[in-house]
Amino acid sequence: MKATRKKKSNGSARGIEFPPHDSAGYLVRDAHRAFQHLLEKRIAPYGVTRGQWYFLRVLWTQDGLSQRELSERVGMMEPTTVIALQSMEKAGLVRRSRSADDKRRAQVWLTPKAKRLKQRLLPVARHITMQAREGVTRAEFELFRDVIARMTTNLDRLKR
Amino acid sequence: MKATRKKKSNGSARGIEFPPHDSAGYLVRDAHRAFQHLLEKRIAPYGVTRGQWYFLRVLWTQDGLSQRELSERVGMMEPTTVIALQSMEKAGLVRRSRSADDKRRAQVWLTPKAKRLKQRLLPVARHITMQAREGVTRAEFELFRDVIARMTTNLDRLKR
DNA sequence: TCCATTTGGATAGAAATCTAAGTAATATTG
DNA sequence: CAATATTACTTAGATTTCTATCCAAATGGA
Repeated sequence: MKATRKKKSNGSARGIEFPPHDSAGYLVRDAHRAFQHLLEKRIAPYGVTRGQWYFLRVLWTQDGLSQRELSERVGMMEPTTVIALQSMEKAGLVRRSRSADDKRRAQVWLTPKAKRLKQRLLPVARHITMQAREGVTRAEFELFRDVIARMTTNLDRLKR
Repeated sequence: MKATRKKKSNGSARGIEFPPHDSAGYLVRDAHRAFQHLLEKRIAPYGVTRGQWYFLRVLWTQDGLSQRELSERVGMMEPTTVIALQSMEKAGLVRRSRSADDKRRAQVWLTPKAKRLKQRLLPVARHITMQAREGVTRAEFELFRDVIARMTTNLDRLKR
C-alpha cells in the first residue's frame, strides 16, 4: 500500500534525505524541551515561571545588577529582560531602583522572599540534573559536556 | 570593591550553589539557542520561519498527513500545529482538505512550491549540522548522541 | 435508534522570545 | 559649550509555544 511515487518525490538528487535522528539539532531540541517542561512543572508550585527562573539564578549569585548586565549574563535580549523583570516585580521577587550616579541605569534587587526561594529551588534544579544523568557515567557526561560546548561555540562563531 | 556581604547572601546552607556550567540543562539550552538562531537566519531568505520548518521536514517525508498525525510526529501540541499550518497556508506552502471519509479530519498537502524547497533547504540543515560538528570526531559525536538521547528519555519518563 | 463518549480541530489566553524603533540620560568632541 | 554619538531602558509588534476549553463529527452501547 501507498506505493505512489516514492523515488521521485523524495528528492530528485541523491543524498537529499536527512533523518532527524542524524541531526544534532533535533537531539538538542528534544532534550531542551524535556528539560524545560520538567523544570516548569517543578517550579510552578513555588509560583515561579521558567522565564523568571534564569534571572533568579543569576541574581542569587549577584544581586543589584543592572538590566543590561542581567541580559548579558542570562543570555537574553533586553526586551525579554524587561518583560521578565516586570513579571518578577509584580510577583514580589525583585524591586528596581534607579542608580543615583546614572539615572538611566536600573538596578535590580531581590526581595527577601526571592532570597528565601533559593534554598527551595536550587535543589530542584540539581535534582533534575541528577535525574537526567541517571545511568550516565561521569566520564560520559564529561565528554558530552565537552562536545556540546564545542558545538555551541562553533555555531556561535557563525552568528555574527 | 563590592565586598558587601558575600558569605551570607550566597545561601545559608552548604552545597547551595549550582553553577550553570555544571548544569546539563544550561548546556542544552545554550546549544539549542545556537542551533535555532542559525537555522532561522539561514532559512529566512527562503521565506520560511522556524515554526514552519519542522512541519516541512515531516511533510517532505510523508505528505497528506492529518493535523493530529503531524502534531505527533513534529512533537508539538495541536494548537501549535493549527497556528503553524495557518501561516503555512498563507505562505502558499500547504493546502488543507477535509477527508471525505471523516469530515473532521483535515489532510495537509504540500504545494509544488514547498516540494521544490526541499532541495534548497535540506542542504541548509545538513550544512548547519556539519558546521556544528567541526572538530568533533565521529566517535565523540556518537557518544554525545547516545548520552543526550538517554538523558531525554530519563526526563520524558518523569513527565507523565 | 438515541444518547454518551471519543476523536479531530479550533479558539482563547498566557508566556517567552525576538527585531526594530523609540526616549531619556550621559559622554564625546569640534 | 553645543551638537552629536552612545548608552540604558522601554515600547510595539511578531512568532512560537503552551494549557484549558470548546465545537462538530463519528462511534458504540443500551
